[in-house]
Amino acid sequence: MAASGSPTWLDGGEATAWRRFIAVVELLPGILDAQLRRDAGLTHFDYIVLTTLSEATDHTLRMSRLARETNATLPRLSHVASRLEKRGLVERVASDDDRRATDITLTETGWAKVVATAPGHVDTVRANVIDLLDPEDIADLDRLMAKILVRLDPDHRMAGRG
Amino acid sequence: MAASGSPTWLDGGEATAWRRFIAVVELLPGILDAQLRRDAGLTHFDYIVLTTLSEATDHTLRMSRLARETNATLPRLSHVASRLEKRGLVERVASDDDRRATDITLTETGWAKVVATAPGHVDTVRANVIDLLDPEDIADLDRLMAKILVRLDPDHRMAGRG
DNA sequence: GATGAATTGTTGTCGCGGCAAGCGAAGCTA
DNA sequence: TAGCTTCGCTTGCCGCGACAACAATTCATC
Repeated sequence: MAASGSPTWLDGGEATAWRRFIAVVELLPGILDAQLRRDAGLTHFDYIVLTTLSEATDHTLRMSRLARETNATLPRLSHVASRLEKRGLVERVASDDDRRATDITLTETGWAKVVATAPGHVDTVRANVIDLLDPEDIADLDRLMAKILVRLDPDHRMAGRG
Repeated sequence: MAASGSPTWLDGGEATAWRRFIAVVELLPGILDAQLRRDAGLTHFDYIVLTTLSEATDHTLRMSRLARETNATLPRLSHVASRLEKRGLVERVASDDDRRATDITLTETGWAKVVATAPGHVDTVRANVIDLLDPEDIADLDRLMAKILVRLDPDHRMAGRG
């Protein structure tokens, strides 16, 4: 490291932008977690898992695929799945075609949970981010995050649809 | 909630931008933590604490003030300070003018740690964010994050300098 | 097909952060 | 100065996530 063509420190404009960016990155997860935990007893990651399943065909995905799409390690997803399964929100069954694999499915209860939880979450997202930005800002945000994801997520694991 | 003037869900452009934004918000902290932990045995938050102290006069701040500037709760900062103190990177002394208060100071060792750690961290920041964006992008990023921080950090606690 | 390597998940341990409770100091009221 | 409240910080407990070790299956190569 420390041998790139770029200067070793950030200039004024870069430093300010970085500080603000980091502040948002540190603060936002807490906001999302707090609302979901308070209103639904879910982590933000729990919510992402449930909604990702809700968008899959048959409300089912292979564990490894779900891990990739939610940007989680397999151990993390396994732990989360255990908790959600205990609460009856998902079910896991060994796959037929590959007996190493496990398919995880959203239960009816889990689907109802998603439906009940989504509006409040969306309100939080709007109140803290989306509604603070005008359409041009949204386009800029999309463009910037896409550029950064080229590095952070080179395989487009989180591409999903859209 | 659920009674704002905005629609209850996100339209296509908003949804895509939000997904990408959330992906970055989830992935970036791990990148920063991993590099700092590997190369310096520090959390990103540890690093923020140390650098914030390094920019303060006399390398000293009151705990409550440091907590505000680093966006931490007091318990969190207290835990972190204990660990850093055990490693000899900071010192805590009871304040004179208010004997409830504690002043935390960067030691010589701590200062050396910051100096040794900063270049690698900056390289990581550049490689994963800054150098992927052109000057206009940086300006856009700054503008967008400032807008969001109006909500997330209304008191401008993290304003610092700049 | 037999053996070694790679893939898929689970489990165990540990560290960090949130929250609530606690403690001492300072301020406030009379 | 007595008593109550507020402030500043610390501590303890618990949950989540990372990492490593492990078990089970499948694939690859010969």
